[in-house]
Amino acid sequence: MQTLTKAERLRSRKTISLLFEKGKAISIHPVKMVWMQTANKEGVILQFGVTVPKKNFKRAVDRNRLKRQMREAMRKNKLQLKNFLEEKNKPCALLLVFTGKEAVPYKEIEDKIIVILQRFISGFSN
RNA sequence: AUAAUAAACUGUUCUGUCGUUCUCCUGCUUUGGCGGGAGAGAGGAAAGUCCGGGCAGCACAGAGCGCCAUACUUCCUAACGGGAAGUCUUCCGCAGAAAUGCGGGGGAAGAAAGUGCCACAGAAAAUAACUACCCUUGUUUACAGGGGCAAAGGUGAAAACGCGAGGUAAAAGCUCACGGUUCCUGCAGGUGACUGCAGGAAAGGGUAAACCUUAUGGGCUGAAAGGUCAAAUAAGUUCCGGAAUAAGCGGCUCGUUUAAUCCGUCAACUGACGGAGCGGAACGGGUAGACCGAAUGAUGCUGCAAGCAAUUGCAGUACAAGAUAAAUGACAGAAAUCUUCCGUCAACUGACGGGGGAUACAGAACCCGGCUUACAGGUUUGUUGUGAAC
RNA sequence: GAUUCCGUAGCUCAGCCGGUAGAGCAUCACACUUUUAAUGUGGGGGUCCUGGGUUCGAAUCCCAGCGGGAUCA
Repeated sequence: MQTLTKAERLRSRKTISLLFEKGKAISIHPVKMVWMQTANKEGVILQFGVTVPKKNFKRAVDRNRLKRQMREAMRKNKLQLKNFLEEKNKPCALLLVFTGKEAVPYKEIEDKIIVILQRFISGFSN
C-alpha cells in the first residue's frame, strides 16, 4: 500500500529535537536522512518527516514543493523498509533534510532516496 | 495598423494512475482504528508587516508634563498615515508666436513666537560695509583719523523688492509712477481651501524630512493574547431523563419565591417529534499534549435607488479552506495561448502542415479595511512615436 | 506569528544632531638582505546595499525596496 496516514508522520516536537541531538545520519547529496530507534507506543513501525531549511530556500513555495516531492518519493518507496523493520521489530523515526542549495528534478530526489534507504537497510543489518 | 509607456481588469483548461486535509453517509471491529462512497479544499497579491480596526488580557479618580504619529479644503469610512472630488503652487512632456490648454509627478499648518545652523569663497550669511563714492580734520598731492551712504564691483546655492524719474555733498522706498510679494479691512462668488475687485500698511534670505510652536489623535501588550483540562478529568461518542435547570432568600444533603430559552418539521391555538442547550451513566487519547479562541462576517454576488465620485441605502440570494514539522500534491498525456525554426501556398502580411521552447509572481497560519512591492500571457482605455489611406 | 538591529576598501571596523570618506590588516612598488621573513618609505584600491525625496549640498535626514543577523515557547 502506498498510503501515507497521519500516524506515519512524525509529529512530535520532542522526538524531532531528540533526532537532531542523538540521531545517526546518512547523507547523499542533496538529501540527508537522520534516524533513530524509538519505543513502539502507538503500534506504528515507521514514522518519518521531511524538512527544508529556510536558509537555503527563501520562498515558502520552493520549500513546500521540495517537501512534497520528498514525501511523495518516501510514500512510493517505503514499503520495503517497512517490511524489513517489521521483521526485526525495531520501530524507527526518520527525518529527511534537504541540504542542497538549489532545487533538483523529482526523478533525482527519488533515486537518491532509494539509494539512502537501501544503504540504511544494509547498514542496519550489520 | 504597429511599437513604447501608464492605469484598470483578468490570473489557462481537461483526462488517467497513486496519494492528502476536513465534512457527510456507510460496512467491519479487539471501540483504538481499518475499508468503501460522495462533497468541499489558497491569492490578487495569501507576500512585505508599513498603517488602521475587530477581538483578548492587564491597567485605569481627575488634570498636567513627557513621548509617538499626523498636518491645504470638503466629503467617504468602524477607523486610518487610506480613498474620492476640488484649491493654490512647482517640475517634466506635448501643442502654441504668446497668453494658455492637455497629460503626468511632487509639494502645501507656522520661518511675521523664539533658539540654532548656513562648510569653502566673500567685506558681510543676518544687530552688514572690503574696494569705491561723498563731507570733514590733520599745512598741501599722497597718507592717516572722524563721519555719511549702500547706487557700482567681485564671491557664493543664496547678498537685504525690480525698473525709471525726482532728490542729494554723495546716496538710499527717502519720495513718486508702473510692476511684484506679504499682511489687514471692506464688497462679491464659493459649504470650504480659495478667487476677483477696491482701499490701507510693511520691507521681512533659506532651513521646521534642525530644535520647536499650534491643532488633532494615541492607556499598554499582542493569538507565543487569553481560557478549560491534565494521571482520571476536558473534548468527543453512545444510552437514559423531562423540570432534572438558573437566580434570590433562609445555616442550606433541604425548603421556598421568581424565571424557565432558541431553531426546524408536522399539526392547529396548544401540542407532538427531532436538534441545540441542561442533568445522569458508560466508554474515552496523547503526554513540549488536547480542546475552546477559530471560520456568519464593517461577508460575497446580483438588481434598483441616491451621489460628479469615493461610498451609502433597500431587496433578493449564497455559505465559500481550516492545516499545525503544517493538507490542497506527484507523475504521465492532451488541449489552449505566446514565441521561434523549416516546408508549401501566397506576396511582404497571412493561411496550412511539421518540429522545438515558454505559461509568470507566488502558498492561507485569529479575522477584516487599506498601502507598498513582485508578476508570463491576454483584454480595455489614455498619451506619444512611426507608417498607410482620405 | 511578533519584536529589533545592521549593510562604508579584498577583510575587520570608525565616521551618522549635514560640508571633498578614514584606521588596522591585506595588496603593489622601492629600500634594507646573498635570498626570504620582519622593518622602513611611498602608492593604488570605494556605485558609502538600491531607488526616490528634503536641502545650495546627503554615507549622515525622510520614504519605499533588497539583503543579512539577533530575540521571544
